[in-house]
Amino acid sequence: MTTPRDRHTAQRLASSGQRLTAQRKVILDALRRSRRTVTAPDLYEQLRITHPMLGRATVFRNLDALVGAGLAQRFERDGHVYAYAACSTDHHHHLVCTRCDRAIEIDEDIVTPLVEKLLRQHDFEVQHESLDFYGTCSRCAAAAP
Amino acid sequence: MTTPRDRHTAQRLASSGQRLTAQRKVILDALRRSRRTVTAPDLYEQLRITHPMLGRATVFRNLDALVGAGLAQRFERDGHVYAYAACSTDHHHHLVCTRCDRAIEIDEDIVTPLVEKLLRQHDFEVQHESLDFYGTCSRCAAAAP
DNA sequence: GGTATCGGTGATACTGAGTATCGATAGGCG
DNA sequence: CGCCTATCGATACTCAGTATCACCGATACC
Repeated sequence: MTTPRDRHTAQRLASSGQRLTAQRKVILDALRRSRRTVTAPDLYEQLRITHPMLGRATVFRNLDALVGAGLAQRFERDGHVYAYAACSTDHHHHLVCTRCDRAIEIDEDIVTPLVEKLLRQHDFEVQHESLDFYGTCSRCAAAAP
Repeated sequence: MTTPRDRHTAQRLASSGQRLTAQRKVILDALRRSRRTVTAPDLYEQLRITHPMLGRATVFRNLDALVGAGLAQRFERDGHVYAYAACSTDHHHHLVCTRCDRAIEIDEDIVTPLVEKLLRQHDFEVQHESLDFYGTCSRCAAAAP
């Protein structure tokens, strides 16, 4: 079963010289189902239940591959650990709740002018930005202020 | 010898319940002297030459402490490693060159309105932001386009 | 001045995230 | 279909970062 979404995903990967393998699809689907950021080891432990043949290194490798293709985003967690979340093709910046790990996409239009201004000001050629905000989401703030 | 700068540093640390120890000063001075981002192991190797008694854990601990006090900033390096740079008290965002590791401070005024807008839009209480740009600085671009 | 307090330190051993390697496998193009 | 090459799973490995603990030294309080 190949959905239009799969085709789009495959194109994204192909544009950075990568293939859409079964494993990659499993990992990306899991990321998309979770609205929260997930660490690589957590994701591996979670997926090995339903996919016992999935290798540990494969999870690590593919999270990086997905980030490279712009299909996922990497975040920091306390304790010098990375966490990942899927992201739509045109939203790459997030608000991340440090209590519930929820990731909320930011309207990209807010960011674009800022980037352009910086480019002009410093003559700097941006390859990628880390532009994320860590804090407490409204839901968690309401639950325990 | 206690300079005004030291007193300011001490105050910053005190405001997060920390002291300005000799080791902390050594580490912060080394960070300030380098215009580039440095990894913790690199800094340890560099400092142990002039300060053989400095412990490895102390370097790791203090880099985190300095970040906590807003005196340094943490960045990503390729290969899932963290690097650090000193920053002035009111500039916490940078352009980081991935070729020479130089860190260039961004005018904070560009960022502030963006943060305020996001706060209003999403009712999100920001604790800290990662707002850095990785790419090629004008100097490196000129050297090898 | 003495001493209780508490953050900080150095040394060491340890943890665990991430990687290198390699033979086997499977996308996807011609 | 068949080739080329990216990717896979398994394993062993690296090394950034941490936990621990006895000891130190600044600050505070009597």
